[in-house]
Amino acid sequence: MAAPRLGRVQLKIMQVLWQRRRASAREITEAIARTEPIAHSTVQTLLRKLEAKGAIAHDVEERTFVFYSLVKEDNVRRGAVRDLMDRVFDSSAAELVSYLLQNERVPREELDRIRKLIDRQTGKES
Amino acid sequence: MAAPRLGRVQLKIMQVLWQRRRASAREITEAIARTEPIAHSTVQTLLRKLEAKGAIAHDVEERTFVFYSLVKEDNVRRGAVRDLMDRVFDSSAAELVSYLLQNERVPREELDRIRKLIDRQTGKES
DNA sequence: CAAAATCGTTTACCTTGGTAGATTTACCTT
DNA sequence: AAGGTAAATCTACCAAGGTAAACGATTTTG
Repeated sequence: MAAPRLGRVQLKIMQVLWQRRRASAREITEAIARTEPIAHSTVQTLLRKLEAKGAIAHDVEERTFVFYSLVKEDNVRRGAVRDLMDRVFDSSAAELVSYLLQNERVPREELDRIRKLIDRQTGKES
Repeated sequence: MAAPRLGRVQLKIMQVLWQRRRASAREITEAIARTEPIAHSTVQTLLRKLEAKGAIAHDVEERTFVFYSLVKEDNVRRGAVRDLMDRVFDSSAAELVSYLLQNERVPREELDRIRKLIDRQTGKES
């Protein structure tokens, strides 16, 4: 499944689905409600829209719908990142990385991990 | 000026303004039209909307409007990046950087530059 | 059994971004 | 003065995301 564009709350729903693999509308509402107020019917509406565009599907169990994702988290991430790069970083991943390192706080240990990643990619083993 | 949320074409307009500092609606239309078809009145509508939310302003010169940006490119970038991080990377800049290095092609020379950035930040001078 | 809770569906509204034609206004040219 | 031109404004849509109440069916519960 190619990555559809998802809104803020739609993404929250997907995250619940990615974490638990399967969940009823009620469970999703409760999960989201832990961090922000939301009406159950809003979640249901969004679930319908997500299903309409093929991002999720559902089975029926004990006459309630159990939803699951049809798209992989990584694909959605890729789409979102590409979108950002195209929009504001001239399609350059390097520029975005530079920006992040210079403007967003990245803990030191993470920096070490990142350096190892670079070393591996540039062939400087160990 | 805090960073307002901007759409795809609105961003294009802002980019023209950031590059040239000042531009008439006509100039903006022409700049954008070089890469994608767009009606002049669409640009004008968007300019009005951008002005309404305080992203730009205009002077009148020879009875045509000359627009200029009120927000800094960096602030808009920050907003967009934060947005992405919050939405799909659990608010972690480190995760986003890792993702980029592992999934998006970054040229080798850029990697070298990035490593220097990290070295500087972790105190390993030179 | 009647009332309450639960589910999914229907309907409706608002906002933002994008698209663009139609209209008005004012100037410049012939 | 008439006509063309260009600029700005007005008006109108559409789509997507979000918000949520109202409704109908059904099941659980007091």
